[in-house]
Amino acid sequence: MPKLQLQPRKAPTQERSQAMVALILEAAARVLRQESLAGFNTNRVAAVAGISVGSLYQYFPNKTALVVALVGHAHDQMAASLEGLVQSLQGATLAQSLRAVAALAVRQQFADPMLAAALDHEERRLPVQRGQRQARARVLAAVRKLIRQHRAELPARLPRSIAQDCLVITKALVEAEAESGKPPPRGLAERIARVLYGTLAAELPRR
Amino acid sequence: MPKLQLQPRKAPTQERSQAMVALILEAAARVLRQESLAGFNTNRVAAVAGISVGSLYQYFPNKTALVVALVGHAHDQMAASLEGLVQSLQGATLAQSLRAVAALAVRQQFADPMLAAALDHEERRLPVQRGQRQARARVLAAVRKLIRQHRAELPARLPRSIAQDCLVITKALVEAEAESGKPPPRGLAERIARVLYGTLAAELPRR
Amino acid sequence: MPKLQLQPRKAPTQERSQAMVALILEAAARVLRQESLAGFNTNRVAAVAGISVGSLYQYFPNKTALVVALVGHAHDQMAASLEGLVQSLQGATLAQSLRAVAALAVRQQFADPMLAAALDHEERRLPVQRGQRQARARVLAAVRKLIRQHRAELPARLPRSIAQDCLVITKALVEAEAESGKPPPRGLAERIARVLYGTLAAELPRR
Amino acid sequence: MPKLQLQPRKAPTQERSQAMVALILEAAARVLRQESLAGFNTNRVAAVAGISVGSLYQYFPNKTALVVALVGHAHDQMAASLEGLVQSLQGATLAQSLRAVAALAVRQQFADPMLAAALDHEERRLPVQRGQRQARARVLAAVRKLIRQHRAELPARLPRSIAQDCLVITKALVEAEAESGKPPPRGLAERIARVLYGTLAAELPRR
DNA sequence: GATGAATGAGTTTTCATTCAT
DNA sequence: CATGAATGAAAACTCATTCAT
Repeated sequence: MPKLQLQPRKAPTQERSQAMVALILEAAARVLRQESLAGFNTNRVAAVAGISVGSLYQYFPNKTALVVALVGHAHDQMAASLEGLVQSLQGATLAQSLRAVAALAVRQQFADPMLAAALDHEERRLPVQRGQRQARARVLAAVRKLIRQHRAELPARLPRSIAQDCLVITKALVEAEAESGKPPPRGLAERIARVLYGTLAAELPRR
Repeated sequence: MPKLQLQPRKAPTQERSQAMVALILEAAARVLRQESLAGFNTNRVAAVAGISVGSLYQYFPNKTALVVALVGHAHDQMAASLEGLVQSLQGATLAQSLRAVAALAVRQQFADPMLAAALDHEERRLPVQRGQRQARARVLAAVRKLIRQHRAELPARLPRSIAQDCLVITKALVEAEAESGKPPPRGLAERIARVLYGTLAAELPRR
Repeated sequence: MPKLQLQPRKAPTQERSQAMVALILEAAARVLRQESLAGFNTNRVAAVAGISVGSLYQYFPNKTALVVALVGHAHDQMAASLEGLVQSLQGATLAQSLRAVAALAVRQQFADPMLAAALDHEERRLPVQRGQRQARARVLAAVRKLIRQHRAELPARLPRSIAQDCLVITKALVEAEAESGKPPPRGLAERIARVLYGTLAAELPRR
Repeated sequence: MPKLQLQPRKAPTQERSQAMVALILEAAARVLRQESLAGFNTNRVAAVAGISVGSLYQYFPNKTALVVALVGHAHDQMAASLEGLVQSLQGATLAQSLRAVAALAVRQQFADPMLAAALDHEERRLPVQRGQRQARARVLAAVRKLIRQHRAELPARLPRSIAQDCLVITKALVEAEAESGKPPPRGLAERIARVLYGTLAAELPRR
């Protein structure tokens, strides 16, 4: 029983549509942020957006599609930020780069902790979408680029999954801290950078 | 309107009660394992347990309490396994110990991927419970013990949160792999051990 | 996308259940009778039955199942009446028998025209159910029995579908008249009996 | 709250209007034919017609009016075909005529079974419309004409409703067969002709 | 204590109809 | 006149929780 249609119903080519989609996503984010997943239902989102449910369904064929769009949006943003950052880190040392990346991750998550957590949560239950995969690929590529820039200092043989692992680790550490609801502790980015450095540079003894 | 009451309604002092609670938790686990979160509702759990919903509510004041207990149970088990393992790793090298711990984590999660994923999912939404905290503390203590056993080979100054971070990282890496639904890839435990080693041993350069 | 479950959820073995099922069917019939198909929705039926929707769904897994039960009920009644009638027509002439059968059909339909029409209407859209088929078979058998009792007066070769056709014709003629909303015109049964007689006895010339 | 307005909003006097109405009816028929009653909604019809819903409502005040027009159209066609046929059957025998009429009915219904079934379905729910009555009258007149042409071979006293009954019977027999979804069985028209002959020629014994 | 029938608010989704552009 | 975005009432169905027996 697959929910086939997960793409937004109307390609937001026209101005109106774009604005509407943005409005709905904004409202959805607000609901997720303020009321957490419990109160996240299409009627509520529509109400918060100040439109009717019917209108929401004009743009998203079902609830899942809305969540997919929301997650996709977050991914896109993350990809863009990271690509920009890696670009600007051309001459930097590995340690500096990792600090910068960790700081970015912390900043993103803590900018809107509830929303980030909720999205992260939803992400799991979702069938992986094409758009999502694309954003994910961009993020991975950026990380790989960063690693390549410093391969001289790193072990010759790294696991294939190293970029992926770095992402997973970063996300997990940030989220673990964000869950508490408190602002990020001083030194969090540094701590993460340290782990990433270890993850990249370490050589596990045979015995 | 907060859900105050999350503890089991009756301290399972009497035999009957204990058996009943165990029965229900077992059924809940089975439902989560076989039918995923979608079909996880109190009526279903009661049916699978072969008791009436009313009885279920005799032992758990609400659905959340049931989930809390379930998660607590899983944590307890994890704590017990880990404590046993660390105990048995007295003379081992750090690398060997980390490999063993990583292997344990992989084993646990992949032994029952659906259940583990579902529990992990639920865990986030939960207000941290006293019972949980206790199991968590035991796990943390075990990790700290392990670290202490090898402090000679490790940097003098480790972050306060190092044990916690190790746990978070291990969990995240295992889960990321478990999500795919496929059996654990060869070398997963080794990969995790490597990251843990790096996390413990690395020294991030100032610049 | 089939609606698999069309049987009542609980076999009405227990008293309570039986009473409840009867109550719901009664209410459904009343709604169909008084408000026609337009207002026939599960909430309304439940309200008319004086129970909650939830209870309705405890006994019928979905709306279609309810309709199926309703139709089945009507069929069963028809089958029973017809069997009784045919039994009692052992010594009668063919003409008398046809008059009696036609009168029965008229009586049944006009006893509750709205309901009968609504049911008939619904019947078409339904996947043929086992129970239904059984009732239908009983009705057909009764008609065949009647025909057999008079085969001496009838053409040697009748179409295979003759019993079926007689039913279809009778139903159509009664319904056409019932649609008007007026009481059955004098002579309706006689008219139908005449058609049935023709249908059975006629021999269409080659040219 | 009765739906008073069922006539098309604009008498299709102007060319444009006529074309538009035709276009919409065509689209409605296509939807009914290809997607069955489930997908038959005004938005869909408008889309298939390549116009906007608003325009549809310019020509039909509500959905029911559209259906009425559709049914009327089908009736008109039937009336025309039948009139033509009866005209061409001037010298034929009664048996031949009935065979021809039955064959026409079978052909019409099976030419487009989905559409015919859907229309028939809708027809019942409709308050009888003036336009409809007119087409119906034409059909009845044609049948009466046919009967009159052969009154010599028929009983002197036929029921007033004989023409009407013939129509009802024919329709019912064809539909019963069409419901199965299979192509018309060999001999269906012959079977129907036989029934019609019986209906016309039979004399039901007093006793 | 156990039972499980009953409850009903809440959720997703559709679609006839309107009306500003 | 045409457009089609917007509306929102309504309908099917679920499930946590209660309470009479």
